[in-house]
Amino acid sequence: MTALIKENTKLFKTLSDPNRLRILKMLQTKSLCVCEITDILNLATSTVSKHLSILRDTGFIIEEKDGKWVNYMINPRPSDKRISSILSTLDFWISDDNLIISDKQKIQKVDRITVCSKF
Amino acid sequence: MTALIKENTKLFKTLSDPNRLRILKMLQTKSLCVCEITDILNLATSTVSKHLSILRDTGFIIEEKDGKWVNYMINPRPSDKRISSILSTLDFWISDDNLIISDKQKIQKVDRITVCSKF
DNA sequence: ATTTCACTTCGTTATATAACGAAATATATA
DNA sequence: TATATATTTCGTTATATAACGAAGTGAAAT
Repeated sequence: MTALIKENTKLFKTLSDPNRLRILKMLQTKSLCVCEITDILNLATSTVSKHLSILRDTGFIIEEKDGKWVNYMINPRPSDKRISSILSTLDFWISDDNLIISDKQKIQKVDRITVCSKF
Repeated sequence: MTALIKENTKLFKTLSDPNRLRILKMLQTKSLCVCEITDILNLATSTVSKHLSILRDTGFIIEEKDGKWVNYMINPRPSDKRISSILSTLDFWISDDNLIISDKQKIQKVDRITVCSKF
């Protein structure tokens, strides 16, 4: 199997996981750090970190260091036109269900200081 | 995890396999039976049959019985608008590589009687 | 300097998927 | 009716992926 055809599947593999779709939808509402996403998805930190690295490697999201936090956000200028296309029409590809709607509601309330630290 | 978010991933899971992408590309050139696809992909018949059932279940392709053969073809009227969208812009999503180009060349030459039967 | 905190990486385990050959099914031919 | 052919289904095995906790990394606070 040549390299290019696998490269073609990479985009779709990235979109094949429910939690990654949820993350994409969440980040379209608001930039978030790892612990905020972890809190909403209710997964281990390491699991979320892995999902984020996959989304980043494929080009869907970018990261920005902010002190001890790492903020993840939708990639504003993807080099792959397919990624741009998916991102600008995400609601077409991923229809909202109750879970995604409740994710959005949680994002409004989520507070980095409360969720992530013990101050 | 609710049912709908998994339904959302189903489309992408189907597109996540190199051999299924090759099959889709092939069927856009020409309707083919299982043994013709098997010959080109160089896989076991049962494996190809399984890939075809996944593509059919997701709505990308349809089948048509023709005596002892089963012809598979691109679904001309998918009920899911996302499937229609992918199918009508397949070259945008899946760029041709050498493997896909050579698949197309093989399709021109492939002959059901020669490939599939021992007459 | 040391500790704390947010995150990543590593190693392991459980589950999902792809592949195969054998058996079952369905259709056509002898 | 019996046999051959095309395909599907089943059972198994190998590989890929997702999840976890523990260990490691780097920045901020003490």
